[in-house]
Amino acid sequence: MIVHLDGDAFFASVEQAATARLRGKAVAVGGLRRGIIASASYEARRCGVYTPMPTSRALKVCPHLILVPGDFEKYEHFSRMMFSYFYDFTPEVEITGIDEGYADMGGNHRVSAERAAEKIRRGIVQSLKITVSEGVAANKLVAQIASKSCKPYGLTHVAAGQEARFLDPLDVGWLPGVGPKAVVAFRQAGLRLIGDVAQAPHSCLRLLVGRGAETLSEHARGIDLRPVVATREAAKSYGQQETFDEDTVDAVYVRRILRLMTDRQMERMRNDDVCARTVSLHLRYTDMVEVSRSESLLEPTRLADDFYGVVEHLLLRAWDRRVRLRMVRVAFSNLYRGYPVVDLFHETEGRNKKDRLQTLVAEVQARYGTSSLMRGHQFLLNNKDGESATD
DNA sequence: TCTGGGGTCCTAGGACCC
DNA sequence: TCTGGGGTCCTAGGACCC
Repeated sequence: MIVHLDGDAFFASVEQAATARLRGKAVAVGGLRRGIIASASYEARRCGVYTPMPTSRALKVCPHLILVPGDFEKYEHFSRMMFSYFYDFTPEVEITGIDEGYADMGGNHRVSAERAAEKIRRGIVQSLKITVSEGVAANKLVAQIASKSCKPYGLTHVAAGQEARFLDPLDVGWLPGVGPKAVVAFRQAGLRLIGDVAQAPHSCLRLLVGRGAETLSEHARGIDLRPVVATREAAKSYGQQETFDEDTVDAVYVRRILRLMTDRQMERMRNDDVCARTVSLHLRYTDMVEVSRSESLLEPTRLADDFYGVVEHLLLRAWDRRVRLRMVRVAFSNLYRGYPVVDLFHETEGRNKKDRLQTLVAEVQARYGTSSLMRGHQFLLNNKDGESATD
């Protein structure tokens, strides 16, 4: 059996646990200036505050709301403590977010999954002063929906074979991947409940969600073929965005911000030993209209210098309205593990090319191993003629 | 002073190749 | 006076998740 654990109003609850005077009060974590509510305590929710509501509106509907800026180090600390309770029962743990994760209790014969979940729940509330909700079911999908359906501080066990009884009466919006837009489309197609989707012909679902029809139908029938505990996959992109304090027309300022963002992302990529070939730039105008432009280089790199010019060119191409900008985002994708040999070659010292090449080959093998070299560069190591290939 | 920041995945059209 | 069919890559946009 799988246990899905989900922190209740996590950020706000952590703030209340850490600061006694916030307990029992309407508390929200969110941006003070032009931000949104990232998490609202249940007291705040009773007052009409929800995520992701603009902070300014939250203060209008709930004037006594206590607004707290986010402290992610604190949340990560609580997160680690929270998940440590899983490991008392099983090493088979998959953490899917700062406040939620799965544990496979299948290998534990001393205690049932339900008993384990109950102990975890009580242990967390006693030691951390935050509550969590848990779902226990035969697969991840049902466990996840179960935990969300019993918030706050709930525990729902869906026995094997009872999946349809549990899922059928729920609104389609409970299914992961079915958001507000899809809910409207489903309703127009006469599908309101998960049970309706479970019965719908695949041809009908295909019109609504395309290639996802098969999986969606399985999910609606309580079937989830995903592996119980997956190892975390490597990131597919690195990005950063910033909403300005004031909307701006100052291109010099925007370019400076973009340079700083590029620098920061290159640093992250260096730490993870990856390079990117594609950079994309997203703009949000004052009127919330968004545009994006992207460009791929011939070779992956993590040299900020290689990207500055491209990013500035993308800015010129994307910013084609005479309208103030609200937000910019830069993201790097098409990631490759390792480092381009060509760039290392430029940095390698030696009397002549051949000398530099030999030094480089030895260094690369020592530092990265042949297997970590990127596609398209391995010939450099294997081919005696490699020297000419670097020209 | 309406509307954050970090991501993933899918689609659709066009270029290009065989 | 007609014009296939498969594939990949690139780009722009959008839905969705936490």
